[in-house]
Amino acid sequence: MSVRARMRRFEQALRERGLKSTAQRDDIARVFFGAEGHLSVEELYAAVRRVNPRVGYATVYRTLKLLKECGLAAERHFDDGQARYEPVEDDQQQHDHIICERCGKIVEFASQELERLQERIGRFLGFVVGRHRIELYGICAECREGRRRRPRSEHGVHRL
Amino acid sequence: MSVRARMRRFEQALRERGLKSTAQRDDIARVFFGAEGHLSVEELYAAVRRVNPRVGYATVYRTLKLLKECGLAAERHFDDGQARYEPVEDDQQQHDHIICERCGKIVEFASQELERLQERIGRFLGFVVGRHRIELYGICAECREGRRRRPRSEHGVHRL
DNA sequence: TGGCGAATTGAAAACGCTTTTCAATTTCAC
DNA sequence: GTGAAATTGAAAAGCGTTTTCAATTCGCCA
Repeated sequence: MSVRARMRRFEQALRERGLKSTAQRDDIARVFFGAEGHLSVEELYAAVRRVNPRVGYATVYRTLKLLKECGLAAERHFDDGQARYEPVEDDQQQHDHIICERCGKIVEFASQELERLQERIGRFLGFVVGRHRIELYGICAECREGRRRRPRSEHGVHRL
Repeated sequence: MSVRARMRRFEQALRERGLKSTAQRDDIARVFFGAEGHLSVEELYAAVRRVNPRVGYATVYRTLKLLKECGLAAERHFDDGQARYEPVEDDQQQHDHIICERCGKIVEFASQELERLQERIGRFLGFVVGRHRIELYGICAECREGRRRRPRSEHGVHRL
């Protein structure tokens, strides 16, 4: 989905809630939708500042909370102690993450087999499983070969 | 492993590091080893206080950090925003958790199939996977049937 | 187009959990 | 026992996040 389309979704969500459309909100949302996923608040704040230096930290937090409530952003808590956010594709199935502990690269994957297995384990233990958190931590190929130091987060979900 | 045996391990670890043995440290470690797993700092602090009201919060934090470094405690971060700690059995394989979102019950499980699958996914994506974090969230049988409100954390790892 | 009440904003304060500081106390090798 | 070094509790600081509050902005209605 394009940034444009997401912005329309956002504006619509605001209207539905009786909220106002402001320059700050729009700028934050636009930068967020335009960036590739897994941004920390700090990173988003810095990126938004480049576009509009008048936005404050609090507004970034508030807007992310809003985007989350609208279902346009997903909040993730990896092991680095700060929340990260990714834009949600509406056709996007649930997915998980594998993270390189050397360079910080985050790769998304979705495994049907993993879904099934998790479901089965839950049922065996008497649970009805709703959501899960699955994170694998390791070293990526590039880092093992000493090729790159800080690659960008790879984009898109690998379907397995 | 008994509380006694764990205490011996702890004392030994202290000696190896040239650290001193104190009443506070011993009390905290003993209570920790004696409790069933997944205690928050707050819970451990309260339990230790019942035994020895002279211990401070900071010392509980410091001792948990120490136990972690000695490999006698594992730190977990579930979705409730505070760290939880469990005693480590030395024969204990890596295990994962399933958590009831209604009553907070935490059940441990270890699935070979899950291990294998995770390993396979990692390799496919070019990673060498070291550790992982797998948490399933759902509703447990008791809660679904409205039987109990706040059961204790079930003890022991379910091997699947 | 202007006016007005309500929503929104930025800065700073508050928050919750955790770590650090520091002076006072305790441990332990001699 | 003695003294240097480690440890302690209380309080302060840290860190990411949320809330407060006065000032600004939005957008409905005249």
